[in-house]
Amino acid sequence: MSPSIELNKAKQCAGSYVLAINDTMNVVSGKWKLPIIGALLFGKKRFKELERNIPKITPRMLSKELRDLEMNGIVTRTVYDSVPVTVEYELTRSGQSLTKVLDVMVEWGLEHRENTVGKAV
Amino acid sequence: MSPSIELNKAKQCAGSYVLAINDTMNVVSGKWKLPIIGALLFGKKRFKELERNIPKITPRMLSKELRDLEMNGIVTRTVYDSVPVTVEYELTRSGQSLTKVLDVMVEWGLEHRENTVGKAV
DNA sequence: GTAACTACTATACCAAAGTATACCGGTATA
DNA sequence: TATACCGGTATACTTTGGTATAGTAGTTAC
Repeated sequence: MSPSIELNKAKQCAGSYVLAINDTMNVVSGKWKLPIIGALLFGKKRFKELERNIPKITPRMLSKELRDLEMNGIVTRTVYDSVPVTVEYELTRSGQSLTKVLDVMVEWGLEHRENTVGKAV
Repeated sequence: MSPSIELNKAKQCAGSYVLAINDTMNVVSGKWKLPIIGALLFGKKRFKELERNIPKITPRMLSKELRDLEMNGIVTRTVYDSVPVTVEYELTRSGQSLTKVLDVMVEWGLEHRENTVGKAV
C-alpha cells in the first residue's frame, strides 16, 4: 500500500529491482501488447472486436498475445455459454494499473522530444 | 515545465500519445539497452569498462546499441585525444531522466507480483 | 619483437518474433 | 443449399534481433 517504501527496498536490492523491471518489460514489449491493452482500456471486448479495433493484426498474433497476457495476469478471458459462444477479454486490476507506466512513458517521450528538437537526423 | 498539463494534452490527442510511447519504447526495448543505461547511471564509462560491467555482452552489440542510444539522444560519446585514445559514454539529461520511467516500472512490477502471488503457473 | 591493451568492425550464422494464407467446427440468415 | 459470422488453429515463410568468431589499427610494456 506504500509504493515508495517498496521502491526504496527494491533499489537497495539490485536483484529484485532487475526482476521487477523484467516483469514489466515482458508485459509491454512486442509489437502488439500495447495496442491490445490500449484497446481494452476502453472496456472489455470480444475477439473479433479487438481484431477490428487493431489495424493489421492477424488472428494468430491476437490469439497468441491474448494467451500471453492472460497467463501473465493482465487480462481475463471469459467464455459465455450463449449461442454462438461469445468470449470476452477484460483487463485485470494489474492490467488497468499499467496506465501508471504508460503515463510516465508518454511524459518522458514528450519531454525527450522537447529536449532534442532539431537535433535528430 | 508542467508535465501534467502536457500529459493531459497528449491524452486528448491519440496521435502524439502513441508517438510518445513509441519513442520511449524504442529507448528501453531490446536485450541490452537497459543494462547499458543502468551501468551509465553510476557515472560515465569507457567502452571496455561497459564491456566488463555488462556480463555476456559482445563488442558488436555494445557498439551497435551505444550508436543507437547516441542517435536517440540518450548518451553522448566523447573522444579524448590521449594516447591511446579514450572514449567516454555518458547519459544525457534525457537519459538520466529515464529513471522516472524505470522507477514506475519497478513499482508496477512489484505490485503486480503481489497481486498475483501463487496464481502464476 | 611479441604480447597486451584500446575501441572497435566484418562476416557468418542462428533463433525469436512476426506475417501470410488457409482452414476448422459450429450457428444463423437468406 | 449457400453465405457469412464467431473464435480461433495450422503451416510455412520472412524479417529482425542477437551470437560467435575473428580481425583491424594504433600504442605501450616487457
